[in-house]
Amino acid sequence: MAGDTRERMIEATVTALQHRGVAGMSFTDVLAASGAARGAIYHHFPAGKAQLVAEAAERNARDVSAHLAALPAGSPLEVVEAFFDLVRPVVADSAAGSGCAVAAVTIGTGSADDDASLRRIASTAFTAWADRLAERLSAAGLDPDAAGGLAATLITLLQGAHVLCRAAGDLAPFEQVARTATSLVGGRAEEH
Amino acid sequence: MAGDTRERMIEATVTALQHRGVAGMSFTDVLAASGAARGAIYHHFPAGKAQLVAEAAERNARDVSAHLAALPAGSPLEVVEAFFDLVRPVVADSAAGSGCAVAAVTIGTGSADDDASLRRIASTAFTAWADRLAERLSAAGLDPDAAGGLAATLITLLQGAHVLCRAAGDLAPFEQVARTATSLVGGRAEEH
DNA sequence: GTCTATACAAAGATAGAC
DNA sequence: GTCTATCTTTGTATAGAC
Repeated sequence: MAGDTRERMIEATVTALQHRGVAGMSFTDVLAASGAARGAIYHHFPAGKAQLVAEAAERNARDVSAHLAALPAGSPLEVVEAFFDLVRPVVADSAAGSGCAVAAVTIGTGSADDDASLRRIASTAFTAWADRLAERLSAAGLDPDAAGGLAATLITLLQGAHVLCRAAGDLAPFEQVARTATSLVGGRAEEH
Repeated sequence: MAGDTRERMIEATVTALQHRGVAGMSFTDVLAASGAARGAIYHHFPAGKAQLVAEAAERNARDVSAHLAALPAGSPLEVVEAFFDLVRPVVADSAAGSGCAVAAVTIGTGSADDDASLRRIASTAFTAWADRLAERLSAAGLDPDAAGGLAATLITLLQGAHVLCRAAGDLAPFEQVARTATSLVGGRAEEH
């Protein structure tokens, strides 16, 4: 289990980012959660916190992307419903105090260089997620523009739901939005 | 200009929250921006950072609420379009590095007590904003359930757009979502 | 009520033994 | 490659003069 230390540190960093954000996360947390020693940080991540956070964000972005790739085929409405079902557990974590690690690195450390790099990672991730969704919606028969717009809207709703549900402490905001969104895509705004 | 120091400190804290979040914000920033002295913090805010941040979040929440109250009357579609026009400049600030101060306090400091208090403030604010919007949509003829669902969805989209636009560094994600949302509310999902 | 000075804790970053 | 120990900086919090 030689090379596992690095992996464990990245995983611990993802968790720390989700709970406390970049500025609120400390090496102490990561070290305690990963069981690594203090000096291990600069051994595995010579550029320090910026590098560790960047790799953690990229890791989390890829994991989410993989989940989105598992969305089943079907009609546009079915894809939308499957999307909400897929992300519900993640938003539930947000309601319990965990959040989106990629959104977290959007705030950054205060260093201009590091922040620009982190925002770029986050932006790339969001685009990749939306692209995955757009593929499914295109396959479901939507024209490319509509698929892209709807996919971007769903990702935006997901990020907003993280924020609202974390504040509320429960899934209620997410459920209300999911109902409204599926209803709108289904073509009836007033129905319940 | 005796009592103005407190006000300036709160304003400076709102700005600091928007740029760095709770954990990333320091008294040094607030002091420099407000021109206050170090001891002034615990003179005006005996409970320290938690109290200062809480008051800043409440202040920002009320300001936004006041802006939402200025939304003009009209059809549901017109209200939605007016909403996007109203928040566009705010999201543009997000794209430039500033964000939503209320969303920022959602992450918190790490202290369990303070975090619960801050999340409660944020949740109350989001609900208040959605209620304002829902009033306008009800006045526009939507039934209460549909108005509430659409209002919550628009606030969620707003928060998501803050995150996506901050990452992207421009307004493109917001504009795409605004187009899709107005199109969906207008009843045509595929049109451009 | 406002300011200066400082105590105390925690953060990130390094050096060097093993 | 892994660990211990420590340096430096920065942040919150407080005491007390004016």
